[in-house]
Amino acid sequence: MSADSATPADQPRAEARRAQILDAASDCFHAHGFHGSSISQISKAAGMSAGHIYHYFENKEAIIAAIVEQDIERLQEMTDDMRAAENPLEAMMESIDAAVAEHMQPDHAPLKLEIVAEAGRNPHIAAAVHAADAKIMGAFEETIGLIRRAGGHQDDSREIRGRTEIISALFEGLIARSIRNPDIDKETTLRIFRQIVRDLLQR
Amino acid sequence: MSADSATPADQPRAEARRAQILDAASDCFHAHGFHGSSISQISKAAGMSAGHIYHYFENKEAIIAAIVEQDIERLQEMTDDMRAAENPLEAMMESIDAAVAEHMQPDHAPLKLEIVAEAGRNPHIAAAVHAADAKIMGAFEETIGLIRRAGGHQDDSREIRGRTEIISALFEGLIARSIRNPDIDKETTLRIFRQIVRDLLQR
DNA sequence: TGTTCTAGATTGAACGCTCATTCTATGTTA
DNA sequence: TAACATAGAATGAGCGTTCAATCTAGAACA
Repeated sequence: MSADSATPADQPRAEARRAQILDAASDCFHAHGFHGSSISQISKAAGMSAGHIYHYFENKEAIIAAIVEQDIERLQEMTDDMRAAENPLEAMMESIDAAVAEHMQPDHAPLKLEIVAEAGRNPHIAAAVHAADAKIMGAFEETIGLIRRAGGHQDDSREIRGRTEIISALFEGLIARSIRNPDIDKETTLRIFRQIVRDLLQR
Repeated sequence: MSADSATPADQPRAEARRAQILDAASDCFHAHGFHGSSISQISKAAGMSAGHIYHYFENKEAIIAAIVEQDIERLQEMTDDMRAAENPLEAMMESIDAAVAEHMQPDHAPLKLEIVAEAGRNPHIAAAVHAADAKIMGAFEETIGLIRRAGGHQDDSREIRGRTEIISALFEGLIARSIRNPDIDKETTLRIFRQIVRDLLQR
């Protein structure tokens, strides 16, 4: 096999088939995990032969990497919307709330962590994750910077970056906590979480 | 094979052999991950045949579960030491600092997340992780409660628990961040982190 | 003291299975 | 008809686990 996948000629059809695989893979990965989802499972879910998946993706890793990349556009749009909102701070709080609610669910939480863990193991996935992270964090920094300036703060870029990192860490950490402690008192925990995020944005 | 592993007759020797396996497995899991470490690798690192590992552990999962359990005693001792310190708040800050420094290392970070992710997938590992978490968090809550009371606060148990969850989430989240962003500005990020933790303990 | 026996420790080959990927034959479309 | 899409069997590798054969150590016996 050459270093490149075959180049599909019919672009819209190829994109649609590719998207089919990514949808199916995403479902499988969410349900069973990266290691727990075989190409055979993904092919069944995609309604495509296992061998044919390799027409569109070089290997299994490339599927994960593509899924990671899908997040970029989605989250950049999200931050675009925040900045365009009448009240960007409240828009951000709402978005974070929604994201936390979504990811602290048993069917969503594990994959998020698996992808990170895999990035700590596998250089190809690491490259995709780092690249995506840089873009996503850039978008969040821009948004948080705008919110801070609107609140009259004069932060340097390191302070903005640091605050962005901590908010992001809190988000990831809550996901991990939801798995470690399924009985977590969300009400109290998320109240404190919101207060901290609000302080980081406002004070 | 029966539902139980063979019962070793020579207890001290059996414990030593068991510990040998756990040490070797821990090294392998840290270096290659849970899924990336085969029983064959672990057996070589332990200086024991692959087949014999099953004399001491029911299966591969049981090795992970035993590693998770080792954390309990270690972390409970850690919190014992904090409470016994002349200044428990400062002792806790120091311990958290040390733990963060240790776990935001590339050779330590991924396994922590992998174990959580695996707990989201595998009921046996989930049981071990939940049980360990309950004990460890209990110890931290007790310590944080003591620190809060010494500072003149009257919190209910939910508030203490919530604060403990957030500190823990921050810790786990920083681990994830260290993988997503290897170039993280630790100085600024950890300064903000410490401030937040201190506030949660004191204010 | 030396020998034998027995129970437990240990090895490592074999087993049965699954996996990701390749590749040939066939189908489809323009 | 040619180019591309597609299926699915085959491939080769690796895995976790089992199990029969062998080793070891200590107790019992002469």
